[in-house]
Amino acid sequence: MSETFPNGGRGGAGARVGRRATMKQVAALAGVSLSTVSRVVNGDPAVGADLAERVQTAAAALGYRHNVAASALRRADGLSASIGVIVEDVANPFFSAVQRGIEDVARRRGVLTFAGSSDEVPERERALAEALGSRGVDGLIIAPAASDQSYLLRDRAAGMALVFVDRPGRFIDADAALADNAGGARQAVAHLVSGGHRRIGFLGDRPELYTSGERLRGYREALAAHGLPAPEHLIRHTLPRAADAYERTRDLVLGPAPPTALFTSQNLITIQAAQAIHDLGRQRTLALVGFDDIALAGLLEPGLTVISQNAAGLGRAAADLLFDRLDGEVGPSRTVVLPTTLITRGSGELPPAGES
Amino acid sequence: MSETFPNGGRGGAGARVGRRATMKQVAALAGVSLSTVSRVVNGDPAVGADLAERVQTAAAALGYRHNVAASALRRADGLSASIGVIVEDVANPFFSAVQRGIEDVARRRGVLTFAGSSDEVPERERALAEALGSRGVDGLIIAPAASDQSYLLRDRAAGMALVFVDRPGRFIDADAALADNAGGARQAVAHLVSGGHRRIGFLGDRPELYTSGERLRGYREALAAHGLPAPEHLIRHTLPRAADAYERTRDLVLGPAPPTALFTSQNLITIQAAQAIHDLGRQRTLALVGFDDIALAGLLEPGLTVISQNAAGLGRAAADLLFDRLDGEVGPSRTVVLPTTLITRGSGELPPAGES
DNA sequence: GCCACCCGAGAGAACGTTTTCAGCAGTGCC
DNA sequence: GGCACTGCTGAAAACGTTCTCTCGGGTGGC
Repeated sequence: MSETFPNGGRGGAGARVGRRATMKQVAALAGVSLSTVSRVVNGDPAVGADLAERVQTAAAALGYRHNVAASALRRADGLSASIGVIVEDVANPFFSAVQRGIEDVARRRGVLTFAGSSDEVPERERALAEALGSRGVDGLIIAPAASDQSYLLRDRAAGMALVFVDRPGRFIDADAALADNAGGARQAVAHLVSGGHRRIGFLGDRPELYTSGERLRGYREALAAHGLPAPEHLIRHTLPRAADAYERTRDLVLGPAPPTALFTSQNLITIQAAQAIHDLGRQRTLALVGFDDIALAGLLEPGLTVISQNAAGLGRAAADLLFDRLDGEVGPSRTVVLPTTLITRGSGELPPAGES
Repeated sequence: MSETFPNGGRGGAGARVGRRATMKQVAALAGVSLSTVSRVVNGDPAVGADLAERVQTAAAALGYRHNVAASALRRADGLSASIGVIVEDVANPFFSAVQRGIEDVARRRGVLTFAGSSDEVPERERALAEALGSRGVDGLIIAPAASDQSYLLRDRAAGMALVFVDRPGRFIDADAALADNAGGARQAVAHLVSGGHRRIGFLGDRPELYTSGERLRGYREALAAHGLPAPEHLIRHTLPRAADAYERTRDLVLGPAPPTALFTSQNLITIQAAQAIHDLGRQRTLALVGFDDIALAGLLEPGLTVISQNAAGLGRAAADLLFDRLDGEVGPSRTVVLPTTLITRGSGELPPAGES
């Protein structure tokens, strides 16, 4: 499979069967000029009430539908009333909530949203972004893979607004909406330390990934703040997409000098780790705090303690930043940081066990 | 907030700052004609190697990006290499998996995906669909709200391919990709009956909603097949979006002649019901089978028994149907039904209790 | 050596809009 | 009655692209 979107690749070989009614046809039926139809469609009050009426009924009779692409092509501002969203995976509950937050803001403006998944593959991210640029989106909200987003400079120079969400872009200065990753991680670790834990394991994504790096930093900072050395042998990184978090958890728990508590720094990792701990029968003896909330977390026994981030809020914040730019905001780039909250449900409050 | 997308509403008031390089500029720089640039960009082999080379470098130098909208406007087939997806809520794990399945198929063809949430509001669904039509999408995949989709006839007549997913459309005949809802429900109820249950409650969405109605039908059929009367006092319908499933569950469990088992017919309802059962301390005495799988379901105690439907597979099937049509398939409308599978994890295998 | 043909390239119309410009009727003013 | 102005409408150019035509030159056949 190619990673490229060949400049507007065709969807298929078939030709469209019928064509839509055009303004020209509406004009002919209403007995007015093309210009008048355009004015009516765009709500220009300068056109007489009787003519407007005639045009409206003619349009309805023909089933006329405005052609936004042609409109954007000619219009002075060139806006297409659509934006693009690129996240790691639209099926990841965190990102789908972000997407929904963006959509909610966009809908109020009559703006439609393209959505795409990069799967953390830089080439795919870039192919998606360029395909979106080719579609003439007014703006792009992107959760970048660890890499380089300078290829977007060209599109921004062409007037495309750009906002990063969840992670800042690299080699390009732009607005961003982020969670307080390091702060949340500090909160998690401080909570475990205050519960008496001294050997706290860390399970994270690749550290090059911004969020993962920040959460690791918060983990180290919190330990240092409490005068604890970071237990390097208890810090593990999983493959992208958390595929092997289950095995990494077993490694840690069954290895030498095992942790009494675990901090898992991403939702899919938390799920895998919880499964592994459960399968080892250690869910009541090994403390666990995860980053990002998960459905059903409150129903586990014990309940899953998490650092919750406001995913939909991140999406809305990113969209607000984007539309501010489209509204003409020209100041320096801004970064919005949303706070995280600790939700205690039991798993993070287990006391240290097995201090043999 | 208006439910309408005013024909291509503007994203904002700001004008685009710069403009993109055009084929004309590339042609001028390369010293060739506009036609030649177009040919090179579209990979027409009829152009000489040396000229093609010149054009390529000129395009790269100017940072040229193909304008798909203008291209689609002129092209004979009029295809824009983009499709639309409308579901109830992109943040619902079921629908986000469907969306991802669609995206995976579309990406292989270089087709981009618009995504929108209807929230089961017919006016919003229609506004979204019409906005997508205005954007000139080649096709539309839609999980319709209980209503009437005949307004789409006009767009299909204009060449837009149309496929329903999860639920068939109404008052319009089109391809559809559905799960075996009734069969899955029969499977769930038969499983409970074979476990000795006789009073099985049903918790579902509004019965006008296709999936909910089908699952209710399967529930009734399975009971009838085992010679059991349908306990009407144990059949409850929640508000849209499962907002009050928690209370409905309590009503049932605490009411007269309470069920010994519950069949919850949608993922959000299952989550709410599980929470309510848990809060009542009945998770080990009241059997539960849910429709649609849920993350962490295996970690509950007991694990959550579910009827799993292949959400990503539904999306892929719908997308396959759509692209078949775009490839010229003209036969009568087809419906693909995907099977469901029972996943036993404990909650559905609890014996009847409290037979006082 | 001539004709038919093909191949590569350019000129220009078209796609469905918006927008600028011009026109034309009516109105108020002197 | 002439003038400037206003309010409404139409004609035509432009947006960036594709596609049909045309044309020039080379090639092969006889």
